[in-house]
Amino acid sequence: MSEPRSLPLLGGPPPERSDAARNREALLRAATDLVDHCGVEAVTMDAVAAKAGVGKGTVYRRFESREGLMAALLNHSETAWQAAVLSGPPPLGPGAPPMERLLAFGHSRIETNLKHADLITAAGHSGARAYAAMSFAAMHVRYLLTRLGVRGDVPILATSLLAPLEIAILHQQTHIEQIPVDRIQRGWAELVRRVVAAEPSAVMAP
Amino acid sequence: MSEPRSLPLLGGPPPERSDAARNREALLRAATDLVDHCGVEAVTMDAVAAKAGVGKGTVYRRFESREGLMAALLNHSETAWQAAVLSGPPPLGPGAPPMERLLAFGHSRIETNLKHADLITAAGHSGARAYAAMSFAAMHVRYLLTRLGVRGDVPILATSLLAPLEIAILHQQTHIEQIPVDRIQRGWAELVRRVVAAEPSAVMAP
DNA sequence: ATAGAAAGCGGACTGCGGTCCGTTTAGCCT
DNA sequence: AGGCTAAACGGACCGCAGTCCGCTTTCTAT
Repeated sequence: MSEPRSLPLLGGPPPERSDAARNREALLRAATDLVDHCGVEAVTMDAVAAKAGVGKGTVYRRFESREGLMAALLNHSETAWQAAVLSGPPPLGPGAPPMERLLAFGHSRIETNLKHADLITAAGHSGARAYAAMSFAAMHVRYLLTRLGVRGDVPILATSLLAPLEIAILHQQTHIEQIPVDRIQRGWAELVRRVVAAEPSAVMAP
Repeated sequence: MSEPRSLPLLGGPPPERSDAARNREALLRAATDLVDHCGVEAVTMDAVAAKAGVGKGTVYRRFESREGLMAALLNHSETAWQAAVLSGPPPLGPGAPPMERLLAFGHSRIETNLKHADLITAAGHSGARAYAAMSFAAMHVRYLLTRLGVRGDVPILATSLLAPLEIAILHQQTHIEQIPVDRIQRGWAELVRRVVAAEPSAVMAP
């Protein structure tokens, strides 16, 4: 008599079969190589499948769509960035006063988004990833705004502060209006200062 | 002896040939019908061409791409909206105090964007149209902010106020976070109030 | 070891956006 | 009228995202 490897109701989703795992790795490596050597546009589903030595159906089984694949590629850097925010060195990570953290957050977010601009665009609004990324950032900004004593509709204010950091806006500003990045960063800092300063009473951090 | 119908260097782009004009109208009507009866996704280039009784190449000659066609469909309502801002009744049009105009602007923009959400999404960042729409709105907001006595980097602040009105953000808020539209509108008003109120001195209108 | 079932696999197939190029037609000039 | 040219036309064609379904592999229970 034996038990199943893991109790079906406990371990969340069932574990991945070994060939599936191997193929997922191969696909991610193939996609990364293609991005690095030929750019994002060269990442066609056929090309990735061929380079990884699997069929096209397999690509779609692992990653729902092309956007899903791009989202998976973004995942590494996104995770690293979230870790830096949650537990990295100040002022981005914990330890600095809330306002400094907030300004560092915007700075860093603008740089990161511009760095991965084409990948983010290609990932589009791929359900899960976009939502996860947005909700993490939104949660953090809500938290900092609250620490700064901001009253009112904090969730909406947080979204409003996040919106100008979206790649669509940044791309418009840098590529079409030719605005230098550091001016955009200073502009965001000014926006934050105004939103927070309009608060009747600012609160000191404990 | 005769002159050319119009001096070549004066009339801007050369006039449209009559068959071209006829076909453009037929294509726009076909596309509008398809949107109204079957939704935006049904607007395939083949379908539009077939319904208008022309070849596919003709569609691409008139409107550069699918996005360009969608942009052309948006053009009517966009133009009407711009006219309402420039010369319609207050508070959206001229006549009301700047702050009231600004709030009316945001209100109206949110409603308009949500109303044409799928068309705007399908139009994507179709070069000309997206840029024209953005730059009109940006110009208007810059003007009103200046009237309100706002100092600092007004162009960046204007873009920052416009960003949360983009369809991507609005869609996230209304469809995924289930936020009611009027709360979004109140939230934007709060944002504006904070940005403007942070100004040391407000200026009275002449 | 082995059999059975579930998960995974692969590549042919479909539909759509976009391009190309040989043919047609409108508008002008004699 | 007749011809000439540039513009417009049309539909065959291409590449890629995404689907489908019959075949293969892995894992587990005996």
